[in-house]
Amino acid sequence: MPELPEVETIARGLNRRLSGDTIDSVWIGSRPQPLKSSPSAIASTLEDRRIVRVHRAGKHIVFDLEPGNGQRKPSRRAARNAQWIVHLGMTGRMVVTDPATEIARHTHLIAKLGSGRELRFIDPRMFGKLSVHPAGFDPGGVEPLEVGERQFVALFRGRKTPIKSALLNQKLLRGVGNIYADEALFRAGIRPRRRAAAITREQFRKLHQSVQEVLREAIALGGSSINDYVDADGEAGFFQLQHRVYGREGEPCLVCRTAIKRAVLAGRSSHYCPKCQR
DNA sequence: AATGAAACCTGACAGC
DNA sequence: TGCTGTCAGGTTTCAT
Repeated sequence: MPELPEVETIARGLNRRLSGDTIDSVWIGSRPQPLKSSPSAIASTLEDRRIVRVHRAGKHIVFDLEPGNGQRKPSRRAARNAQWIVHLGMTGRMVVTDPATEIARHTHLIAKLGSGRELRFIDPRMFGKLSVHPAGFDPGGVEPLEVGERQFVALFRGRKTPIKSALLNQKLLRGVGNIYADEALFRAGIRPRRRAAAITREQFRKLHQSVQEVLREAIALGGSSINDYVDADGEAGFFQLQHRVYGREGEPCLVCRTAIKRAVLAGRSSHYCPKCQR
């Protein structure tokens, strides 16, 4: 479901609402799929912790935790600061809610907060992942909004893989997903199937710029709401109104009126203008 | 080493 | 109404 702009929006919302709050206790559901750490590790790491800050790393939501109030002298396990890592997969959601709110289907974790509220993780398809980690979690790859042009080019130069596959590779660039890869490639005038090795320096310059531009604009609009994506406050995003190719198969290109094409590349729908993109 | 297909899951929707 | 097929914003694993 969410790519970098959506995760950024959600993390900002969670940070605004949760930083300073504490996690008093945790309920974990019986489905093991979303758990990358053991239930006991998750519970012991989260319980009696203070949420210092919530932020984003690639498509991961990162909760920075420190020992909570109850521990004047931190014991072994609580001694160090820790991180709670949440990946939303395709359908994961994090909601902050009143305990009286009915528990939605596919709720896999509920954290009871010191403020009296609850933080719930809901994920129907269970592609999402929860884990706990000592401070210093590193998802690999570089942040698309921080990478400079030189390093950006170096990531891709010489690779035989289609440029879109490379853009989606989280070990290279972290956070770009299907929608924003298509949108960035359109703005740069490059076809998704183009081999990275066949892209000129000038086109890479354009692509670097396009990736950052698309992500920044999307964050400014709160992300793209295609089906039911909403941020931590239940607000939809609006970047879907700015999509130039994604989801527009058969519709006219906004630049040249040619019908937008859809092709499957590496199992993902890829949308492009056959005339504007070469 | 590198690519593509399949698998992991459920829900929504279109068409019959 | 209900069945079947298709698709989904992600990632990992397996076979070629």
